[in-house]
Amino acid sequence: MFNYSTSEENYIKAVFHLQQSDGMVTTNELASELKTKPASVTDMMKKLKNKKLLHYQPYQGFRLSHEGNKVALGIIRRHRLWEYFLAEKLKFSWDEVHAVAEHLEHVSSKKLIDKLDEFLGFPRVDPHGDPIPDVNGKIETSKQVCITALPLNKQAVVCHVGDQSSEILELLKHKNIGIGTKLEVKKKFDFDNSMEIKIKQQFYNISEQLAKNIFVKYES
Amino acid sequence: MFNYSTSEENYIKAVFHLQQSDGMVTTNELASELKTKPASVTDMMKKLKNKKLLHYQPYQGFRLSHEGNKVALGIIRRHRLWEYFLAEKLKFSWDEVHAVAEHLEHVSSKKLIDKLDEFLGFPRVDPHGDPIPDVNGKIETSKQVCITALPLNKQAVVCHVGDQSSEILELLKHKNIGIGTKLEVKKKFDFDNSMEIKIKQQFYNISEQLAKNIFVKYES
DNA sequence: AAATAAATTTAGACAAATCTAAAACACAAC
DNA sequence: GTTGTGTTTTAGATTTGTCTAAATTTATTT
Ligand SMILES: [Mn+2]
Ligand SMILES: [Mn+2]
Ligand SMILES: [Mn+2]
Ligand SMILES: [Mn+2]
Repeated sequence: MFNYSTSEENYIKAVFHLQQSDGMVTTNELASELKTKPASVTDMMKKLKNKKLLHYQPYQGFRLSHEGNKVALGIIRRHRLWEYFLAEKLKFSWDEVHAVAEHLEHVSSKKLIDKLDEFLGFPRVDPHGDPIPDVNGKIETSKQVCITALPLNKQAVVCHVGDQSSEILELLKHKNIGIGTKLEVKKKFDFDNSMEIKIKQQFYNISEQLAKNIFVKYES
Repeated sequence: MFNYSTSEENYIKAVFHLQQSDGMVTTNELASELKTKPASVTDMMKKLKNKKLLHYQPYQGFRLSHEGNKVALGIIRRHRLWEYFLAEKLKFSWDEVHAVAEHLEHVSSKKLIDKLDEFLGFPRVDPHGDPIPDVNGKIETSKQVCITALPLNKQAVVCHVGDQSSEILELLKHKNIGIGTKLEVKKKFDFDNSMEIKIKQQFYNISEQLAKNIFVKYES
């Protein structure tokens, strides 16, 4: 309905992501997420409260209003569609898409995004396996599970990766793991919580840190 | 080499376009082009002069420096590649591409643009027939001529349209004229400077105002 | 050459977004 | 229940880009 500045959009999106886990978001959390200072956060929160995008009482933390959530989902839709475009069409690698999408997401032409969506064939997930909101802001919440919680010898498909750095990408590439990879956990070691997994008759060892970042769905 | 703000980029691009015809650009010209006030122009010109992007002595008008020209060509490259993308891939119509490209052009990732260029197959002209600068900022200057200056019965190909409004697009569509259309001028009328042209055995009447906006190359 | 008009620049103000330093507040520990 | 610590907000300053109104310079008339 309305148009928000790049800065406002970045704050809105960050609140959205932080409140997924926390419920209520604090000033310091948001400041560190956005690499800015708490004072700047307070200023912006006042502004967004005035625009009725979030609920906020001084010292009480904040969360997005219904309207704020809708706006956030619009931004996330743009972000993830561009990520998909960059990876799929321009052959960007997995860890490069985020930074560029961070800018493209602020070009807010409804028609641009809906046509892009169509051009891409209405993709459901971005290159990191995160779901892409549809035209109406509806987001697909598939129940995914971390491989640390996966029972032994159960076939599953990688659908999401938590960390999105180039470091984790390097490691995943080396082990032939990507979104869509079929795997099963063969063994878990209590000593260091590492595990052995099987991919196409090959066995790989996975550290605890890595395992925590790999999420799967069961074969359907 | 450096990064410029959206505002700086809009000024740089506008100076580039205005100096094509005029050579030297004046404060008022630029203000009206950018729908801003002369005082704002003066402020920005001082800043761009400091950054060595243009030559400017108070009251004397301005023109881009060598460096400024390079920057301008980079922006125009981005603008026109996005216009091509929007028209070709997302099926935007001719008159819709400019407004969106006006925003996309400011997302300045070298890699993004070069990959986009490759993805599009290194197009040479945008949907309005304007040439797209290559990676090095080199621009193709094909000698085009307005159909008002075209000799009778000479086959030529439409390569550029001056005005880029939806109004002219409506008219051109109605007369089956687009970039690449082959035509020849059959008759010119001195009374109102209108003319009759032939396209694929069909005859169309063209007003003076329209003719002034249609540019062609000779068949090669 | 002086007067007038037009273009351009300066001066001063304002909104957006940020920061630092100081004040106010919440809450846990004593 | 007072004290202390960390969190949050306020106060005041800064940067960027814009504007209006006044002053200045250039150009055009008489
Ligand atoms: Mn962003
Ligand atoms: Mn993503
Ligand atoms: Mn622009
Ligand atoms: Mn164009």
